[in-house]
Amino acid sequence: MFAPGRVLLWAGEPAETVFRIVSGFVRLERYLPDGRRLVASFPGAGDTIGLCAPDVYRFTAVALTRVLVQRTTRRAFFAAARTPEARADLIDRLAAESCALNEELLVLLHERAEQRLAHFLLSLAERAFRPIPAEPVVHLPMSRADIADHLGLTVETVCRSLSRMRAQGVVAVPDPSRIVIRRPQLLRALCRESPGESAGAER
Amino acid sequence: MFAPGRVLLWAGEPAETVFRIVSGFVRLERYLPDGRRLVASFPGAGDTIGLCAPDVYRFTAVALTRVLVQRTTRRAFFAAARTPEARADLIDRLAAESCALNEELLVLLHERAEQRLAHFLLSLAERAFRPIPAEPVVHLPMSRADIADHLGLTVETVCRSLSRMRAQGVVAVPDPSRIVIRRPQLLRALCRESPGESAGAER
DNA sequence: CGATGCGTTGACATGCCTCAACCTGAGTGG
DNA sequence: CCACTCAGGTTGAGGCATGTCAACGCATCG
Repeated sequence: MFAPGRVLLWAGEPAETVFRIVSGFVRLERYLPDGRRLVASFPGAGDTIGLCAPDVYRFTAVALTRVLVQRTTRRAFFAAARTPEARADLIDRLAAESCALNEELLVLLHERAEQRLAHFLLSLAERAFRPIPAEPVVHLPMSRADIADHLGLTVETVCRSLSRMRAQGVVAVPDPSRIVIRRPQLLRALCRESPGESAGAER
Repeated sequence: MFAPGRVLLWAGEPAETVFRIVSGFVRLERYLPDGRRLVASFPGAGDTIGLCAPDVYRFTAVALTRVLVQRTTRRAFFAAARTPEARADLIDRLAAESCALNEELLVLLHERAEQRLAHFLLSLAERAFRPIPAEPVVHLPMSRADIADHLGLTVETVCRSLSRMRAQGVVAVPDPSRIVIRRPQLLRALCRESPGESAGAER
């Protein structure tokens, strides 16, 4: 059990323990020598952290909310896959996970601010709801700064992009940590938009 | 054996075969619905492609040079890891590989054009030489457009950034497909630079 | 010789970053 | 209860970097 703001594990420490998040949200981050912060991802309930590191943890894990975890030693985690099927399944899951992360980063790299944010909101919504309802209310456990450092933007740009979406009627922001996606289709359209074109009417 | 420009495998095809590159360079790419192209990576000799896809290939693989490959079925590839040690080793290699890719993308996402290019050139140099000599001559098997689509930039920006580096004496460009890194230390410094500051003198 | 593809450079527009100010809500102490 | 502080969020003004559009050089190929 970790309170908001507490550190689950530090980047650079020997990676002996694997954490499985039971409930709550976590922020994976690392600082560059010049002081900039990279936020890798925001794992939540069901996600496993501390895996992708053969020797030491790559990122510091900070609790965003109250977080409940299950701990396993790294060795025990892999030993659990005894049968060939379980092994193949484990490998497949690992591969799929890293694949998804690569996809996400690769797409983000080529997108503009508003598209990055749209992409981010959709991925949050898809994690919380499946399928996505008509007007999903997405809870944002992370600050604007966290989002900015995750998307490679500044806080101001994140705010402005959000405001623009609000002005277009795509989302509503009842309070800073909650976002209502009022037009999921339009949000999806924002993701697909080329850098050149501006938003056309939809629906 | 594939000639330059030939396709080794298509994104979307069932991923039955795993390719190990014996010699040459390959470009992994995919097109977005709007026509933009994402270039995921440029695997070379020793790299394995077609792995990260449980069901279908994620990226089309195009030969940049003459390419020699070894083919294995996906099943045979995983069956090769019989002993627990071999299995752990395989998992570790997969994890390390995807980790490195994530790192790269994550860093690129937060960097400006010139830093991205510096990063890219260094990674190419480190692949070719180990350790890096005083003035390494890096061969670029890919076009400027390939680099641009890999780094999330435009061809013009790649050219301009290169020209600026040339003007600063960091690199020399005897011909478009060859780059001499004349000041590796300065190139490294460029990578570490914060977006705000400009290049100070070094050495 | 012209056609073509790639690389490079220039002029201009625009998106994002920087710096600054202001607002709000939560916490704190009077 | 209010005044105050503080952190986070939002908005505005201005500058810089990058995208866009265009032109040109150069090599290759027919």
